[in-house]
Amino acid sequence: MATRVVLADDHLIVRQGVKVLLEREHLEVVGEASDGMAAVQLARERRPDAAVLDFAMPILNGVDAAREISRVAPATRTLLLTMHTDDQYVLEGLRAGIRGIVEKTQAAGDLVRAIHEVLAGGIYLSSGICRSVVEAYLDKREAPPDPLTLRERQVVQLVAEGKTTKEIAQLLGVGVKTAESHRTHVMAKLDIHDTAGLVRYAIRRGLIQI
Amino acid sequence: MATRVVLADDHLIVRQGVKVLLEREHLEVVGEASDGMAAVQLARERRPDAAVLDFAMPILNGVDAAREISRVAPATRTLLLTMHTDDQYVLEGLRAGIRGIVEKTQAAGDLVRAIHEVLAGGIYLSSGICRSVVEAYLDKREAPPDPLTLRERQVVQLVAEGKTTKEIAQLLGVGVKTAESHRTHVMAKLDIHDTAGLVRYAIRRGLIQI
DNA sequence: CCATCGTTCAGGGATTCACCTGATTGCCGC
DNA sequence: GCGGCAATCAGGTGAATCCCTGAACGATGG
Repeated sequence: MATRVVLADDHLIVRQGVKVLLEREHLEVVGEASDGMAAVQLARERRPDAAVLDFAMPILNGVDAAREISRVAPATRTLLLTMHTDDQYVLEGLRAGIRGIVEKTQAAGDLVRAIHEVLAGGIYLSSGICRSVVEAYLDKREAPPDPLTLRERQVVQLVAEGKTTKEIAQLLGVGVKTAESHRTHVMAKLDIHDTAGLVRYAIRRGLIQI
Repeated sequence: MATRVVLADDHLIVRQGVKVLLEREHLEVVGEASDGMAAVQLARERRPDAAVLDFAMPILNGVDAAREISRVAPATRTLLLTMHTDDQYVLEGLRAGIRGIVEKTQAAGDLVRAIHEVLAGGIYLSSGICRSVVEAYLDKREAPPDPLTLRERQVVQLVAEGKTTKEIAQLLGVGVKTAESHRTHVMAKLDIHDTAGLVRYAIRRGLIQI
C-alpha cells in the first residue's frame, strides 16, 4: 500500500508541482489544501500517513496547523515546508509535533527523503538547522520564544529603526560601549553579521513595522 | 520544434515542480536560474523563446531582470511569476517588456496558457489584475512610482540583502566608488540616512523577502 | 544643439561599525 | 556559597559607513 500524503500550500502552482514530484516517487497525494485550517480538516477526514505543510499560509500557519493535526489525527506525521529556517516559529514547530523541516530551496528528493525518514520514526531537519541546537531546545521545559534578553531586544529594535549606537545609548541611558556590547551579543547569538540582517530579523519578529 | 523556456526562481523545489509541469505540456526547459542575474545570463546564452521569472529573487528582481533580457535577448518573451499582484513593481514590469503576469496561486495550466498567449504576440494578465487598470496605467505619461534608476534599485536590494559596498561593486562589475555613489544617490533621493532605512524601504517595495 | 540624466569613477574626512579581550556588579538557582 | 548569566563599561584596531566635491561619457529629448 502506497504512502498517503496530504499537501498544504496556498500557492496552487507550487502545490501542483510538488504533487507531481511526490507521485513520481510513488507517494500518493490524497488531499490538497490552500490554508492551514483546511489542512487540519483534511487530515481528520483522510488520516494520511504524512502531511506536508507550508509555513506561511492564510488563516492558520503551518506550525499551528501541525499542532492541531497531532491532536485530531495523532497517527499523521507532519512536515514543514518553509522558506526560512531561522524563524523562531519553525523551531517552535518541533514542540508542535513536526518531525521534518524542509526548505523550499532544497530539491524535491530531499522532501521525499524527509517523508520516508519521518515515517520510519526519525526526524529530518534541513541542513540549515543544527540538530544539536534543536535537541537542546527541546530539553528546555520553559518556552523561550526569543533567545534575546529584554535589553538586547530593545537594542535590535532601535537599530532597525535606524538609530545609531550613540543615540541608542542615550535613549537607554547607558554608555555607548554598553549599547555596542549589546549589539555584539545579539549578532553573536543570532549569527547575523550586518545591520541589514538585524533589520530583517526585527521585521520578522514583528519588533518594528514596515 | 518545441518551445524553449528559461525558468528562474530562487526556490529549487518550486523550480523543479514548475519544470515538470511545463514539460508535461511539451515546453522544453532549457535553463534554470536561482537569481535574476543568472537568468539574464542564461537568456543571453541560450536565446529561449520565453523566460518565466519569479519576482522576488536575490541579486536582481524579476522585473529588472526582464528589462535586461529584453535588451540582451530581444526575441525572448518574458513572463512574471509572482506571489502578489499589488506590488508596485509588478505593473512597472509591463513597461519593462513583460507580456505575461501569472500569480503563484493560479494553476500550472494558466502558466502554460500564458506562455502560449505571449508567444503568439498577446498579453496575459492574471485575473487579479484588471486589464483596464493596466491600460489606464500605461496611458499615464508621468511615471511617479519609483524615483530610482535600475542601477540604484539593484544597489538598494543588495544592501538590503546584507552585501557590503565592496561585494556590491564586484557583483555589478563596477568600482567600489561607483557602488558607493549609487548608494549615496539613493539616500539623497529617498531622504534616508542609514542602512536600516534602506532595508525597510527594500522590504516595503518587495525588493527582498523577509 | 544643448540640457538633462544615468552611469561611471576619484579623493578625502569624519563618523560609525564590527570584532576582540577584559572587567565589575548583581541576581538567580542549585 | 558559587557558578552562570544579564547588564554595565573600557580600550583598541581595522574596516565600512556617510557625506562632500568634482568630473567624464553616453543616451535621451526638447
